[in-house]
Amino acid sequence: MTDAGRFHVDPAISILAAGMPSLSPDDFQALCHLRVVHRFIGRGRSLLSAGEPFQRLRIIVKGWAMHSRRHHDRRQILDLMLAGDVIGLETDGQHLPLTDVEALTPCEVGEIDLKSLHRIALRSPGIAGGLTRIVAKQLARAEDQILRLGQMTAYERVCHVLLDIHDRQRAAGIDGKPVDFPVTQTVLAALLGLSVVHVNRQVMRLREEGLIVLTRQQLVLCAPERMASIAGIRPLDRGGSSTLAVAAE
Amino acid sequence: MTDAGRFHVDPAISILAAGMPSLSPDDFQALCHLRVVHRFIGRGRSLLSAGEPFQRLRIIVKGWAMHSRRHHDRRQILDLMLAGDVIGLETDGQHLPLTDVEALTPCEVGEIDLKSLHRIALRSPGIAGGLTRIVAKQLARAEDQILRLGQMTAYERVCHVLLDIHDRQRAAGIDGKPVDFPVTQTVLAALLGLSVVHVNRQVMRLREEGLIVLTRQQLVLCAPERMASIAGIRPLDRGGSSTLAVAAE
DNA sequence: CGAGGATTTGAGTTGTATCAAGAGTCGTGG
DNA sequence: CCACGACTCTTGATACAACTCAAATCCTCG
Repeated sequence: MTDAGRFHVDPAISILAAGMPSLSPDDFQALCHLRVVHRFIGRGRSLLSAGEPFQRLRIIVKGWAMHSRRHHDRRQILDLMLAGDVIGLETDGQHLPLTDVEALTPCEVGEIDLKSLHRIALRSPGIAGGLTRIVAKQLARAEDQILRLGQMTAYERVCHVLLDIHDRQRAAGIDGKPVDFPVTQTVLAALLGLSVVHVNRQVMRLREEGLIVLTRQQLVLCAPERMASIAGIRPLDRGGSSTLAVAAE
Repeated sequence: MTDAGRFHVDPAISILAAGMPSLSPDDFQALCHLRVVHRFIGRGRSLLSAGEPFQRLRIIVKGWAMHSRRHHDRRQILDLMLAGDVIGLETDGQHLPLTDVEALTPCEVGEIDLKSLHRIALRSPGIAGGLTRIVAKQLARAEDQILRLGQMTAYERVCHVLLDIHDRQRAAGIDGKPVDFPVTQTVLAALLGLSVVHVNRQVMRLREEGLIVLTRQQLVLCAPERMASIAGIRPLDRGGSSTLAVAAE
């Protein structure tokens, strides 16, 4: 960890650095020289709009946002974004963004000029590698989401996403403690590809079973291990017997 | 384009370079010095197994594979992989892969030592940036898949994925010409999160409507623009009126 | 205190899965 | 060369998961 600076380091920078595994002190210094513009975004306001050109990477310093993509009048939330998450690396700088990012709560965002970032990445290999790592983590999360949407029932999806939200706030997780949850069921529905009504029924069911306590702003998991086993995909055989399994030796 | 080499360049390398936008001649030279091991993988054999350590990036030079993830006895195909696709960048080299890659047809694979690749990336910023771009493209494809699974009906999913498979082989696409299609309906089902039976019904419907000609090994799109409009998400209002739309000015 | 959203519940409908079974296809070995 | 086994593809019947519509609270914020 190179980011324990005794100097004043912009929080957006230290968040960015935290996602990069092997920064040399020089790399870290280079990062610190980047100019960070801080913006405060109200609930419901846009941090990034599909189709609009943008020059700056955005780092969420505080607050929650949702990353979504729309097609006609429907929208699919790709992922929730919490403090520490980064948006803006997925394009090559030429293309316009395909996705929207909207604040779920008031947000503080640090913005860094992409050109400058790429310029210093040219000289700091650790930074270039770090950027790859950040995108790779986003890819891993996207794959989780694919698994949720493709293979899990509504009940399982809700369990899985609640666990995820819980774990992201409590990396060293202790059970039974509340975590922030500024997520309406409408948002959950758009995230999980379900109707609001059906999400509500699953939430109700989880409550009746005593697995969660969910208020407007807080979430408590009463039995995370039970929920984990629910989220662990159910026993079924949609995939069938041994499709294409040509007896690997 | 730096990869029009007059020297002998390993096809795996030129494929890799093609995915990197701004390679300097030096960067390209550095890439060419990498040692590439070519392997030939039979249909149904594994190119990469979840949980097994691996040291080498894999580049599909020829053939089709599927990239999937399993949980218990279910499997979700994350994406199909065609010639030019790359696997192995998503981990930091420390972690084990979470995903499987299996050959759908006999494949030729070029393998490059990840450590060596990362070593030269440290000195060739264009390469480091290129790696980010490759992962970013994978992320964009994953987001497409999320949209398919989260928002589209079975009929739309099949349309969308057939269009996708078609376009990937015919980037400068002409209609009415057949493209390779070594994909069973069982595989389609695992990709689209549907049952085989239901996939079959959608394929039958597309045939009856004269939109596709689909044989065991080939696909013809008879009216790609009609299919595109089908795949463009259906008119519905699952998302609701203006959730969280705090009248953006 | 009014309004717009969020949550909750009910009733009915539709999409998709499961089960089952027959026909077509392919590769392999006798 | 044919027969066998193992996948595929196809179709029908039925069951269940999830959606739609509708309406009644309940919040929350202006």
